[in-house]
Amino acid sequence: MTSLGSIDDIENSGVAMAGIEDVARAAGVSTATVSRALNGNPHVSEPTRKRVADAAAALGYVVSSNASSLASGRTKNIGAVVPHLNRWFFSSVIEGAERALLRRGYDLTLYNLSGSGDERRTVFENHLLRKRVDAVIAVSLELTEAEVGRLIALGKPLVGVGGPLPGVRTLTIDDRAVAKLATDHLIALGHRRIAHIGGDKEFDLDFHIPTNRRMGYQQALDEAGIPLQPALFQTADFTIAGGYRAAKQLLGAPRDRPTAIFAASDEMAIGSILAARDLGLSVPRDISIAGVDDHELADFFQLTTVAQFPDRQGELAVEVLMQALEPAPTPDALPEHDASATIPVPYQLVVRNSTSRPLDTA
Amino acid sequence: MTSLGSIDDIENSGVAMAGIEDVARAAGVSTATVSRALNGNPHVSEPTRKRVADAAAALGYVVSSNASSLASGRTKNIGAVVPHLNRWFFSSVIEGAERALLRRGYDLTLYNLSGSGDERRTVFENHLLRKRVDAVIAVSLELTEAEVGRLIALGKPLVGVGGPLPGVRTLTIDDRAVAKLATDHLIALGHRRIAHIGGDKEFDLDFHIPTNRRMGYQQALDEAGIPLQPALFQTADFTIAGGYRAAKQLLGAPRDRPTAIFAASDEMAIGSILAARDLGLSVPRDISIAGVDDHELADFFQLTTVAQFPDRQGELAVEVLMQALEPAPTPDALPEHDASATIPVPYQLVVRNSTSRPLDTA
DNA sequence: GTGAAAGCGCTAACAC
DNA sequence: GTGTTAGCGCTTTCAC
Repeated sequence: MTSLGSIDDIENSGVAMAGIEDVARAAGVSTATVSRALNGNPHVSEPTRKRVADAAAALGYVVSSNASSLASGRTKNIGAVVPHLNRWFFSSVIEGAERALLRRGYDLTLYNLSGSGDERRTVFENHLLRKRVDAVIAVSLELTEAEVGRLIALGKPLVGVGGPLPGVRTLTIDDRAVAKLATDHLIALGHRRIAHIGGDKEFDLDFHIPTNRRMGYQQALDEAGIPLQPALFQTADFTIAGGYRAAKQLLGAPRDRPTAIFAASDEMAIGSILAARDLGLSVPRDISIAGVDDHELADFFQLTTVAQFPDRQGELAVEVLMQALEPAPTPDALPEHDASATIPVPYQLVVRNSTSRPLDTA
Repeated sequence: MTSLGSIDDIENSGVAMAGIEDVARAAGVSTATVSRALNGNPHVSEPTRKRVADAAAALGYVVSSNASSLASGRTKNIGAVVPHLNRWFFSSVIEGAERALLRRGYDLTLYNLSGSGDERRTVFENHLLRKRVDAVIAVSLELTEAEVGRLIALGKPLVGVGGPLPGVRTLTIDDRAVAKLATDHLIALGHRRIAHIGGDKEFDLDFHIPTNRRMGYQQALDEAGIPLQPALFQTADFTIAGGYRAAKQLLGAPRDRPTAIFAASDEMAIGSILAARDLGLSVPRDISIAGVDDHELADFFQLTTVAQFPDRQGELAVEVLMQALEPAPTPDALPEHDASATIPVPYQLVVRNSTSRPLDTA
């Protein structure tokens, strides 16, 4: 089983793994020069660089990241903490971040910080805080001030995605503006009885996302001179099942049924579509429904939504970190932000077939 | 920003990070003993062990994983390669593996090997193959023989999840048995016209999953003496949208419509349910539908399915690796398997409301 | 049961 | 532009 006789063996001819000294010998230079050449240090002549690169390739040399990290203090590894993995938003952010990191030769190690007890502390102390990662990306995770402070004291750059962290740069959509946009879309279509399905207060993964989206919704109504009606507000847990239940409440009312629903997430919006169907209502003829996310199922359900781009957010988070980790030659690559600012990320209204003019407006 | 005045400061009183020497001094022992005590080496007296542990705790000492790895050759980090992250199966496996690893003090570094070109090679050569990971978990990913061979030659344990890898221990459900079970369930209910939605041949992430499930389906029909009808077979891409389209084909037929559908995944089964509804058919009255997975949406759609437990599969994969990485005191902790065997994992029929007796049988 | 000391394989001063 | 060399912070023989 040791040799499968593949073409790869050619590169792997030596019995033991080649070290930097083997490369140095083969290239006729010192180990210092090998290190410099391979790390893109500018003070190496082009011919030397090439000789080293060739020798390294011929020997199948790859640096030992441990030795390198130990000597340099950099691990080329970043930690990502998430509260869950199998939800669309989180896994998309991680996918985007991972892609961006790989491109730069970094690794991504994943920490699922769901348990908030001892386990969380262990991860924090033993993994994140120490020499395993150069920086951390916190996805929709509320870190305590103490946690943030220790990371910063250790000089580890930290960036948040999906919600503001105290004193930390965070990438997030403007939840309020997003909600207002969706609601405005409904208002512009002629709707006046617009319900809202927000997030449960106890939904602890987020920051003030439910509140902010509700405020955007209210603001849109305000500006249109539409009075707020408590009966048109429900909360759920951001899932399809939750949205389904909430929408049943909203749509089952015998009178003064809303003509439109703005759900704070696509999954809840999809639940609403299914609830409407089960009640014999046609979407969008009897009821218009809009969400937020552009979830992978949004297209299938022809859902009008405000898209956010979590994978792009993950990539952006990496760019922010790289700015701190590897000061660019041109320091104005990205516009500078406050160390503790919220960095807005793009969003976009995607109109599909779940919204239209209300019937009684015709 | 350096001090947030939290209680954590108590533990972190020193300005610089405590090293093993600080602990040694505080405990009045040598660094060698500190190392031994902290790593559970049996040749340390109980009092000494306690003094060291206390000193370490008081100083907030945590080993530098790089230094430790460099000296010991073990990284306490395992690599997980996946073709995608934001699909239920993959993210669940990773979540399970991550949980099991954390418990043992290991990290999980994630590699998205979707690009199959140069990027893939880079990941392989520069990350997986070298001193960054002690072992690797390959989730539903077809590694080439050369790739597998090199990993093994380097002594890195490798375990697959979700599909057989050449010469590698792999955890996977018995796809054929699972499909047969689902189909048998339908047959037992009295169905004879049972359609199957399988996976596209081009669906390259898998191994022979579509084929194996189809064979299980056929075998069940065979044994029941039900002739196979090509018209009752469709393929799709394992998604809701794909299942929807395939089911429309199956159910739109003006005559000889199937009374049941066995879809090779829950997502396709859910798509089928939605297609049936759109065609005015009632599930399960007019059409019974069964899937495979027990996807998070299965319960909401009241889908009868054969559950597999991907998070458990991830945990199991970790256990298999640990057996190789950290030979247990009692070597019979887990039943021994062939180094290259397929390890079957549990599955279970979950009957909900999407299946019932066919109408014309009553 | 414990200590002394030799590396692990690199990188980064510092020379030249 | 390149070489010499001193560590990085641990683990692990080898003594005792």
